[in-house]
Amino acid sequence: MKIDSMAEKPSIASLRRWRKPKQARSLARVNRILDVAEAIFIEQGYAAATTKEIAAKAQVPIGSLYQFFPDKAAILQALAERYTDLLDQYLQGFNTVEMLQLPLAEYVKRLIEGIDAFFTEYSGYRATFLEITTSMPEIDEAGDNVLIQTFESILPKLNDALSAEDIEAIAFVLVKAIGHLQWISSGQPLEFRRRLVAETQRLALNYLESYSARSRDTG
Amino acid sequence: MKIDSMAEKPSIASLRRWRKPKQARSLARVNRILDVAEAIFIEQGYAAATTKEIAAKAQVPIGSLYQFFPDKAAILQALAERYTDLLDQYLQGFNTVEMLQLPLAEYVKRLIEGIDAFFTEYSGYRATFLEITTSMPEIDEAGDNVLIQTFESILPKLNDALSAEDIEAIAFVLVKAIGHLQWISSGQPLEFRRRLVAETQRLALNYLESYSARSRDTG
DNA sequence: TTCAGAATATGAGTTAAGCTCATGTTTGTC
DNA sequence: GACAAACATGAGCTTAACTCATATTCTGAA
Repeated sequence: MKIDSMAEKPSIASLRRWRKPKQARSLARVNRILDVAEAIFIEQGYAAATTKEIAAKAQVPIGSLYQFFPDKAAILQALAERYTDLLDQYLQGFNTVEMLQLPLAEYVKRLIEGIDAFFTEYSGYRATFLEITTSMPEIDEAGDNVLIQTFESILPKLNDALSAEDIEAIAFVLVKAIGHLQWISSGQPLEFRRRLVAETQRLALNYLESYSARSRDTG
Repeated sequence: MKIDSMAEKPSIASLRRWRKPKQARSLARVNRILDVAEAIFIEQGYAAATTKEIAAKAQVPIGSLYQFFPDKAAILQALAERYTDLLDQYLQGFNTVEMLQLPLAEYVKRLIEGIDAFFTEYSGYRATFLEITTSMPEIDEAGDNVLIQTFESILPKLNDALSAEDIEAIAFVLVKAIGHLQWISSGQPLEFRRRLVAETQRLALNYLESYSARSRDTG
């Protein structure tokens, strides 16, 4: 069972900078452009890719490409949106009521494994966001915020003496640290990567345990 | 007293892609170009900056700029090099014998505070590396590696039962997590930033303590 | 069915940023 | 003073992002 406490999660749609086509035919063309662009970005990198080549490989004249995307960056942004929506969906599917009732240790363990699996399954994610991160930081922030909110809703169960400021800082640090480590891990050789996933779990758990009510209070 | 165990640290000089001038006059021009470029990159971002404007503001014809920098990216790279050298130098000054003999908790605490202070002092660092990170990841890696090596040399003192693989993974995770958190912190409002520095210390310490042989004395 | 207006299609052409290169000048060394 | 190497210069070349005038197709109200 999924929960809907995140119904009003920070939406990414508001960031849309490209025109969504209203006719079926042109929607198909836009998707073709995105598929081709993704392949080219992965192969050559964003800077080296040219809009002419994207248009040519998508069998669309250059003018039509600019009919929907105001500039080259908008193509990258639309691609990032596809992935962010996917990760969003994945996390929504992950945060079931049962999952949220697990002991924190188990929840964190599975969350980290889950994100690792997501990165493995969608290999284009990394290539896309490698370019996005600097030019449009607000996009990955939107993704992180979903996770931060989740932790903010869980943390009071760990220790109900935590203040709102505590919770804000803890959730922030946790999500940013985990997110970055997983990001780096996804670019490492398989064996080392497995080890890094385990270490990431350990890092997160020991941090959280230091805030658990019975252990030590350092509020 | 500084230690020299890092004498053969991974050098960044080998990455140099620009021609170092041999005459005093042109060295001054190159430095002027770099100073101007830094200001423009900070103000407008790397992509929006034009080599023409950089040359003009540095009072140097465009041809002279390309006399020393093979392309625009090389200017950014040279700038990054200046900062990496600076951070390098800072860390070498930091890792004195006295410092390395402190209890691990104290060492980590001071290290994190020190890096935070460095970011505060050199505000251009963030703007420069914001652009660098995606296009030339090998550059910040060189910086991280210095720190990773330092931790690899310290960790056996924490627990001499750790294997080489353990140490490699722990040092890696520690440096990447701390580095990223500090990086993010440096873009936050002062108050929250202070809190994040404290949380970063706590994250690192609890992780390290989980590996400590006797749980508590790490002298 | 009609038809007006919205949406889409098209590619030659404009703009401007990165970069080149032929030619001239300065600096260091004997 | 002579010679080479380092440096100086800016008009102009190349090319990639993007525009726009014009033509075609689609949609829904009358």
